[in-house]
Amino acid sequence: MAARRLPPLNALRAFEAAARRRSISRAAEELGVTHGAVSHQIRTLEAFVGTDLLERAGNRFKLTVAGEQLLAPLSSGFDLLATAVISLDRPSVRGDVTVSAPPALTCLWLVKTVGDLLKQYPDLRLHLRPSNSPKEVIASDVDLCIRYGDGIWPGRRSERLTDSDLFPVCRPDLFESGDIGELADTPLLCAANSHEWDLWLATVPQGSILTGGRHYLGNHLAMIEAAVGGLGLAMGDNVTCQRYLESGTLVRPFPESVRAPASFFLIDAGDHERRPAVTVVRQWILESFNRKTALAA
Amino acid sequence: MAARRLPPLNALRAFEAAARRRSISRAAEELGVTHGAVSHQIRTLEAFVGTDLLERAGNRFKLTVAGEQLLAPLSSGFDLLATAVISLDRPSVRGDVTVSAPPALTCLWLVKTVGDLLKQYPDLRLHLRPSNSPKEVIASDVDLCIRYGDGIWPGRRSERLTDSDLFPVCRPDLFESGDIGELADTPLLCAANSHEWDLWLATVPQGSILTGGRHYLGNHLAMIEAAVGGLGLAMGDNVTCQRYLESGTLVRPFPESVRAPASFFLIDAGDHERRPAVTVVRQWILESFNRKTALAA
DNA sequence: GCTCTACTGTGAGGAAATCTAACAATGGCC
DNA sequence: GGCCATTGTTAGATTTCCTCACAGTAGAGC
Repeated sequence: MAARRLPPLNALRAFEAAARRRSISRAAEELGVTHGAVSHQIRTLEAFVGTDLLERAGNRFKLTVAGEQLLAPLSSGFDLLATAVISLDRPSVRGDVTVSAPPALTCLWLVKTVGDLLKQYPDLRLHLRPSNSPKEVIASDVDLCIRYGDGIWPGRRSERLTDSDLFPVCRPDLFESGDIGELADTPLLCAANSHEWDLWLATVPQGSILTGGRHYLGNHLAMIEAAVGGLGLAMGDNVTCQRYLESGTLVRPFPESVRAPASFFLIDAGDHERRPAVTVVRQWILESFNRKTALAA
Repeated sequence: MAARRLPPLNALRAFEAAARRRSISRAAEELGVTHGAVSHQIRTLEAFVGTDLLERAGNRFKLTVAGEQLLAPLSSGFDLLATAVISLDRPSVRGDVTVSAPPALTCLWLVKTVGDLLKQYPDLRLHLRPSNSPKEVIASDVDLCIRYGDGIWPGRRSERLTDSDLFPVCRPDLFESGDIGELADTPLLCAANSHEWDLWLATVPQGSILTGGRHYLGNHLAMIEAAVGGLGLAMGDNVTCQRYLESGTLVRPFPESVRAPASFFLIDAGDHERRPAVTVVRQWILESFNRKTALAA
């Protein structure tokens, strides 16, 4: 086969994502960069091919004829590349990995996203422990730990997964009118030993209309599930509520969010060179969060 | 379509080229970078996929099973991308462009490679002027000039196309034995007013066995064609002889080459913003030589 | 009309990926 | 053994890419 003159690949990828999502911003989100980066890349590609690919009209765009021509083959091309790499036979990674994570994160996020991981590594055996116990952070039978905190766990390696943004959530039928007045008497659902509601109410003036009483649930998970059950307004966050918001099971009546003082961290001993299974799971958790779309403003 | 997680594209491209050419060095050549760069990229890719792709054995390599698996789909994928971009409908560029270049370069290289250019821009009308005249460098009816020299043409913009390496060439039937002794009495073909043979003979001791007489041809082109005609040994170079060497019409009895004191340069006035046709041809010539392109200003 | 919000565009400067250069190591070939 | 072509490796230079901060535009709601 003859030498090929390939155009700038990253520019192609940026254009493909933008054209496919019909949005620069959403493409940027998908690629994990800012919209400026995507915009620059598309300009680069246009300069390279010598044609406009987007027909810009103020704050949005359409594809030009040339852009339309490019989209389909580019998508198939990138699909081929992605599939080739994903379906690569890797040396089978087998073994047991124990992950301890807060119950809400375990049940609402972890169990719903391990599917892809196990598809690629069918010989992994995962042990998920829903727990907030500080003892597990240094337990010898726990390989990886996710905890909500300040990132300081002496003697352990820790990596921030994401910032945590707090905002009220409830079942859509409690908020049918789209008017927050409807929520005035709705009970506030609180997790035990948590001051998230107080933080949010102290920061967001619009919250003053919420004059309903409070229910106390055992933990964050129970609080969220109570909201799904329609018991009232829970204080959700961008990680544990992501799925429910995407599926429409929960909604956000207030656009205002508050950056939580703590974050989720992935903690481990940093000494599993001999445990590829652990490394693989750790890597996968880290990557899952890098690609996550920030829901909160 | 769902968000795709794409591996590092440049690493994929490097691997694909190396796997296809079965050589890191040749891949590097194809991509226009050093072999070190390709080696790095492949390492990166291997780290990303978590598997060895090359089975290295000292100074060469074989593909691993995983590497074999990757090659075919990657090649098709990149083909799709390349084809998509190439067959893009561009705004038709039409117009006349006059290119003045040394006769040898015109006849032996230029005319054989404009095909691709005209395929993409069928409305271009090229005027090729085989000439070495210094007057044409500043002639107003010449848009682009290729000249052999030191790069200094006052009042013009010039860009180096490539270094020039000199080496003897001849028809393969003069050198059937593979023994340079066979060439002892073969005439040396010289271009008028050129000291290329003297330079080479002064630098390469092995040349001392060449004791044949000299024929003087009018210019470089005539000298090369005389070699094709079997008249003797010509002093060729990596640009004008490239095609003949690839096709086997000419061979290089001596591996030794000498870097010529001058190079080929592309010279123009740098003021054709209103002449897209000129910009396109200039760009294409530069890219053919694997030169970076400072977007025509 | 105005304001607010959600987009995209752009330039400068910094971060990160990529490349080069120079040298080391390997193995085939004479 | 020496020679040569190849690949690997490292540090440092270079280019590319991205972010940030701000600007401009259009639509929605008032």
